Amino acid sequence: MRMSKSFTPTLKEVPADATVASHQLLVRAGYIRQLAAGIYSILPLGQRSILKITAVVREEMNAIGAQEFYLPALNPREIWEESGRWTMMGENMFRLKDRKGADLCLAMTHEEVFTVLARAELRSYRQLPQAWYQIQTKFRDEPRPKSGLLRVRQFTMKDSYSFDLDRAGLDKSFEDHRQAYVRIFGRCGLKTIQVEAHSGAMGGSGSTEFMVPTDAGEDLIASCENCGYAANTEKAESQVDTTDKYKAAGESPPLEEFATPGVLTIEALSAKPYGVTADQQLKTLVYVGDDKPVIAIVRGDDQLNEAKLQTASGASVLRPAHPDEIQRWMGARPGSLGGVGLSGKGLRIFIDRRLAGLTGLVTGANRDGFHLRNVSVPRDLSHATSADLRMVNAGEGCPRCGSPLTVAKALEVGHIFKLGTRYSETMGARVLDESGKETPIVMGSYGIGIERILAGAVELHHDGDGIRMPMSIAPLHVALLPLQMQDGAVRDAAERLYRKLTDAGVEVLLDDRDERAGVKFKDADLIGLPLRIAVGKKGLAEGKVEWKQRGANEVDLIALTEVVARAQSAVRDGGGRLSR
RNA sequence: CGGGGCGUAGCGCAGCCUGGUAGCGCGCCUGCCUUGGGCGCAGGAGGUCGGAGGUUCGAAUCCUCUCGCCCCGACCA
Repeated sequence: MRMSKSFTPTLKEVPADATVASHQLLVRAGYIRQLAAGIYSILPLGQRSILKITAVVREEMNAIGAQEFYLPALNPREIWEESGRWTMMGENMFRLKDRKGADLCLAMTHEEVFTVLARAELRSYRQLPQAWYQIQTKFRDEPRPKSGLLRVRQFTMKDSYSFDLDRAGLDKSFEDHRQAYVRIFGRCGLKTIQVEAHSGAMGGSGSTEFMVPTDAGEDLIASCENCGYAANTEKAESQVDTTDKYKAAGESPPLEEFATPGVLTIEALSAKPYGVTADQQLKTLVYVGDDKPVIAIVRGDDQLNEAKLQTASGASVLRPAHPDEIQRWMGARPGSLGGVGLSGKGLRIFIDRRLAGLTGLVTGANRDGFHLRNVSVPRDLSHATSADLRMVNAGEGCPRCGSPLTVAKALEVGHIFKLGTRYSETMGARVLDESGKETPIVMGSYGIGIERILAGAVELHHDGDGIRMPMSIAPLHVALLPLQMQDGAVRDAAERLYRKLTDAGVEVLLDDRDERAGVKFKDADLIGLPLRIAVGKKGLAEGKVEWKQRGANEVDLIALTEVVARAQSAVRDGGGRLSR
């Protein structure tokens, strides 16, 4: 590839709207350009990297016996109605109508379409197991696209689906995918950790996320260095103190209402005249789960974890209640809410399990400007269901071994689900088993965000000068820089090297522009190809060129005759592939 | 959806408060010069100031509405 004839628009300045490193660098290095919020054009350098990534993905998927498909992104409403997700997906799904007025959507994922194929064609257990995948564009109308390629509305996903006769088969398919994912991310230069995850709108019994630890990520993961426990904080548990710290001496005193005019927050109630510490208070939050009120109670200094409330309540769609809904159901405004006295009103109430058995607590009275003291959970909140609702914090005890947990930000690059029969039952995908009995197919679903691999690699591999692409997914292997274009010998030597390297299967970006050496060095560093070969007058006089690895500090002078062999082995050693 | 910020040349920005002929840097084009870390000099092209309406003799600037983008939160497979 010749720089002089390529579209590689590099930028000297940082784009104003880019905040994370991968976004800034991918734009500056000419890999991507933004078209609209969360919608990006992939430029030639970006596309070359994407193709490298998808090649790795294909190899590893094929290696576990998965077969590649290509399914429609444009879906009819009907199949999404069948699975129940036409409404469940809510605002996050792009919807449109055709000329006849029929409803269509842009697929966010492909359980429905693959299940339609499976139910139409899979009839016998003899046809199982199957593993099907595709690499395809997904559309999600994210409420808030951000961070360049990290959170977008249109992106490429490798999604695969397994079809098995029983749970044991699913376990095997799931494990195959886990191993394939470990290889894929490893080969792409990503360090990932596997964490237990919340299954969300996918349904199913369990899921594992593959996370790249980086501050650019949006997820929080809790992990234990001692025993290896790791979970997304949407799901993570911890060991916390549950002693009955505020228990009154002797008999439990009766509930007592007291006036708290203008007190609407935990902090206000813990301040001056009241002095009720946050850990003595109950925080009461009102949600709407599948159009019904759901009330959650956690300790005043704890944070409600909405994913956990969703799990506990079994709701498929959960949102905070509006102020008027709260007023209607609770009889008071936020700030004076409580769970006491709500039994028999048809409200579903959940209380965090750390509060079980505690007494001497304070909560809102469901009367504006009043709170209750002497609250006893076993006595006054027995109508509430105990569940794990709270967000874990760093330093709390690992649920397995008790060692302190670490909490860190991470980027989700893959997610594998055991779906079970969630889709095969609702959509009627069944096979006959050995005994001739109809049984729903047991499914799994497995996703990888392709552009996120690219962005994640840049987050992990860059420095002040630009990107440091891993060999395996770099757009090309070598930046070849003739430093003095006005010198015929330099030009000729570079051209000969370009030809020889290319013939040897090494992918070369020849910077044959009539630019000064400094410009070429800067652009090469920015673009981040793993190898740099500089051809200069001085070295050439001795038959030598400069060899430098992008990340290295030292520069080697090597003989022209060594270049090809050395480049070939560097490509191989770096996990790359020669192109012929 | 709540809060904040920003839309002025391809990119990054100033000008707006206090209305009066639209500017700077980078990039781009031409010439000279230079030639190993984003050279130097000279000349040049390029803007309906996001859009609509209003106030005014006059609007990038003031007012109203609207669209878009970014950040924080909420939300999120």
